[in-house]
Amino acid sequence: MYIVNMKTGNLHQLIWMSRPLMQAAEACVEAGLSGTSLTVRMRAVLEILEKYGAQTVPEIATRLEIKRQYVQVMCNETLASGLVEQRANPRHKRSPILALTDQGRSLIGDIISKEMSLVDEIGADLSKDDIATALRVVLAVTNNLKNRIGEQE
Amino acid sequence: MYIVNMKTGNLHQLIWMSRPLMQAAEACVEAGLSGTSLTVRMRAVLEILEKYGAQTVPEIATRLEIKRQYVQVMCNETLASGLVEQRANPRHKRSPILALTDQGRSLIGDIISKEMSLVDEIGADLSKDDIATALRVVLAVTNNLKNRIGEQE
DNA sequence: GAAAAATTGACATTGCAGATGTCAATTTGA
DNA sequence: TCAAATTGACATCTGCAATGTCAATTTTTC
Repeated sequence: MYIVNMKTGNLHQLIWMSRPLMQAAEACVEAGLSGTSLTVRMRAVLEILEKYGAQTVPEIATRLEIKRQYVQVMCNETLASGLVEQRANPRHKRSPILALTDQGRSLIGDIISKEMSLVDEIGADLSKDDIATALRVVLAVTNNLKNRIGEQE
Repeated sequence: MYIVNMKTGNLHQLIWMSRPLMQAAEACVEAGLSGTSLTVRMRAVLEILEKYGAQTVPEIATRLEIKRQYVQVMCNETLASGLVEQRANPRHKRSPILALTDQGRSLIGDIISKEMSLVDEIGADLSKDDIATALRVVLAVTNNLKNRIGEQE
């Protein structure tokens, strides 16, 4: 049999729960967007701008860890929505800085607040220590797996 | 500010670590497949057949929780590989039962063994109790999120 | 300051995962 | 027996993201 002991079996299950967890989380975010004019990708752009401030498309791409060409498309969508505007970039004339408009700041603020209170509700049944432990384990496992990928190249 | 307290902040981070974790895990599985003739989707089919025994395409689709039409494509690939064969289905003439061939059983066995020892290695640094706690938290959060999705329909 | 190298926006193409719709053949159940 | 469900096959569509390329610009290097 493959499962040598309980510990390994639990860890295996933990790792493969990441997909259902992610899917459920993303579905909830998406559900929270209904009623607004936002798509999930537009929300991602607004979130970055809200969290790290006005910045260029390539900077956003770096933070999202996806290619700038696709982020460009996402950003063009949010620009069209009026939630984000372009400002002159003193460091690069061809690459404007994207900034939240008042409307955009207010919208993303509302959305994130709601998401946060949802997280708060979910945490109600769980102990602070257990959550901290879970986070520590998940971070350790993720780092370990990432290192293995990096190695064999 | 959005993050009301440490507990909610940690839980938020835990939830959004699910994507990097999943990506890293899938990348490792994919890396483990190099050298074999398998693709990730073929591996998924073999794994189900190994774990739950010979069964039809629609049954596999139910277990994978994806649409039978796509599973059909996956299964046709694995059939072409010779790692899986069709057997007459006494319960349904049009829907043959898919079964691992000896070659398929041996291959998926090797792959899963290697994956399991990798999980074992990763667990080496972690305590049994912490892993159990992490799994419990992740399961609880996933269930909670899933219930919320179900509700609002 | 000029030439070479890098960055950026725009656009086209491609791949993958998976959903959705439809059809005809068959199977099942009332 | 006959309507309803199941199945395989095929076509089409969507979303996410990678990759490649171009021209315009910017930055770096000599």
